[in-house]
Amino acid sequence: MNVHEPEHAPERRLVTLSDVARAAGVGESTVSRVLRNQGSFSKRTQDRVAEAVARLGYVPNRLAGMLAGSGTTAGAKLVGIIIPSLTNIVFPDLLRGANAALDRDGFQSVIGVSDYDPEREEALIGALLSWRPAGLIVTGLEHTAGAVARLRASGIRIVEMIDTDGAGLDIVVGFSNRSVGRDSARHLLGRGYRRIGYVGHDIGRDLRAAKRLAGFCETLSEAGHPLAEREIAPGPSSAAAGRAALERLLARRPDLDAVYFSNDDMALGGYFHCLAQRIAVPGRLALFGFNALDIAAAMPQPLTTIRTPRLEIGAVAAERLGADGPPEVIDLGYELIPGATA
Amino acid sequence: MNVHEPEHAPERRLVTLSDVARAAGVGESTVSRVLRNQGSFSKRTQDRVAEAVARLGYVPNRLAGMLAGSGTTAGAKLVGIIIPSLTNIVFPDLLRGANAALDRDGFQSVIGVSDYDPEREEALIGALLSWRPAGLIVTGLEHTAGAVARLRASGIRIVEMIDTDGAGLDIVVGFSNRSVGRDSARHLLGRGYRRIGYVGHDIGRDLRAAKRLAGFCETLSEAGHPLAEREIAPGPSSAAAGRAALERLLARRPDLDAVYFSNDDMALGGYFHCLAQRIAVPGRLALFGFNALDIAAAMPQPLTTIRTPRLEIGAVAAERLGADGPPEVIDLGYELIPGATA
DNA sequence: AATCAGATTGGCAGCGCTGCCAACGCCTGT
DNA sequence: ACAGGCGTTGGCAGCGCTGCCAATCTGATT
Repeated sequence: MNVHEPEHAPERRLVTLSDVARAAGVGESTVSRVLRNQGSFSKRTQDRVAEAVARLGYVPNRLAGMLAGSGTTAGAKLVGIIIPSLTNIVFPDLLRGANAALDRDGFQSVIGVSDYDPEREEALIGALLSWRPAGLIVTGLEHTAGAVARLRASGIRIVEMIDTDGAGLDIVVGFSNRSVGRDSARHLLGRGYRRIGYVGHDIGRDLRAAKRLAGFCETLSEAGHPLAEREIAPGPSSAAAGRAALERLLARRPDLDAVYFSNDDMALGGYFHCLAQRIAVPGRLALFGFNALDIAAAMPQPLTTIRTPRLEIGAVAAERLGADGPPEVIDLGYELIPGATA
Repeated sequence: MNVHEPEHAPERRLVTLSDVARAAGVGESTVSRVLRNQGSFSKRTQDRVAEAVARLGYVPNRLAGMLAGSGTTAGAKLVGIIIPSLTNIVFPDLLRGANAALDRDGFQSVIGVSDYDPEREEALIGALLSWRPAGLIVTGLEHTAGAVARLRASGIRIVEMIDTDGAGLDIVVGFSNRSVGRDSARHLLGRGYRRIGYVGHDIGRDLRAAKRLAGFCETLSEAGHPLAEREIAPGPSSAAAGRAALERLLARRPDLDAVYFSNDDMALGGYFHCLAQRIAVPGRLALFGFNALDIAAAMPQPLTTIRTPRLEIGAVAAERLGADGPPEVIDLGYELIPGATA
């Protein structure tokens, strides 16, 4: 059976609120009140409206509702979320956390994916603002000047998530990536590693990874054991990229005793390289990741990595969007997972 | 600086189209035409409008636009997408594919996540329909009766993606999961494996995995080597779940010579178990996955698995949403990747 | 100079719903 | 019996934008 309406069909008008009102024998505003369970009405009215809604198969038109309700407090039950990527499981995790909190408060979300492109982010901000959301959740602190101007002009709550290293516009929820890098370096140094390399992915785009690396290098240098070598894979992070990049890195510097990866995906690839080349981990080479993916814990040797509160960041971001109050920075921290690879 | 508007502020009204019209010294409909680049207008008018828009920082109100434009052809440039989960990378991939195609055609998407819960899917369908989208993309062919009724009543294009094993409502884009199961079994049988087990995740919810298993079992039985044993991990698929489940499975049936996993995540966990227990793969135990994740190819021994056209499914689903035409089933097929584990 | 097709433009009625307010009952209290 | 209070209810003006149509302007044609 075809659900699609053929072109020549008599353009069946959809059921509207006023149809329901007529069918139930009550006024439009009464139906509206019953449907939103707001204001007062009798049980009898409620039943009649419910019956009419069910019988006619009425579906409220949220566009009209939001338009009419705009300007008022209860207006927009909608938020926009912009993330840089869907390929990295980190961002779906943030979405899950945010969605859970949003659902609870009866909010809908509209999502945009920027592909790590600041220009595209700016365009998305415009697109999402045109939905007149109650608030916007964006990723990171770095935006184009145009994007910042739009965000400022919107007058709505803005939450920047994941990163706390820098100045935020309004609410900032996340952790310090720089500090993650420093702690990672400290851990490796503490375990006696001295000839340390780095394997990362396209760092010009993933600014958070760049900040981790910066913090990592700082601490290494301060300790007198500066980063020995680095290998940056072009494109997004992946196990395949990590494996290939580690191979190239070791070809140039076979003497390394530890490698810091931009994240667990890359580290897992590195681990696979070690398995394939029979490089003892961590005896011959230590591996350190970032993100504490589920997969990292399932490895024969659990990966040494850093757990980030992804779901929580999403949840807190969503919660704050609804609240009012002054701008603030909420640092949710992170946790170093010792593992067995470093 | 605070972007958030304090409560007591004089409720700055946002710039509207009529503000722009006044500022540019033209009529409202002229501004509307220029902004949508539709109809005809002079270069001079266009410049004046553009200037006014920039000066006032005008952001069109899509709610109003869609409401006004509803009923007409060009009305809704919006589609709804419902996926069961964000944890499994498969679904973000579908989204990416769909988003790419949607962007190209100037569509926006609203996304809902059902958590593999049919009731929740029904609720989401209602929520998304209330946006009056031009079409809806849903996952799988199984829906509650209520959901089917709503979809039918909506009168819009419906695309059901991923699965072609069953009757669709309108457009169906995907591949046969049952057939995937059969081909997987055929491959294992062809390589001489005879004592074959299965490791899966919560199959009551992931209906596609159940179909693959059904096809798999059929072929095994037809060949006279029925499935020897199965182990179902509760909850969603993950490497950790796969690893633990394989361990339990082998505890009961140490004599198995091959295991079919519900997907690559689970298979990767199984592989880790084998590494940790020094079980030779595929000599002592063969492993077979599903989905051809990037990670499967990066393993020391590439995983034997099945590549599914995820991006393409998303893209085709999005494309078809815009086109009219009769209902149809589009089978995009899949490809068996031999790998080195089976 | 009058005419006419085509390009440009503005006015205005909705799209479907919500907020506001006046209008009802109906039940106390005096 | 009447005023007052409260729970209910309906009417109606928008929300900001688009579609439609008539008005105006342009230049070329007869």
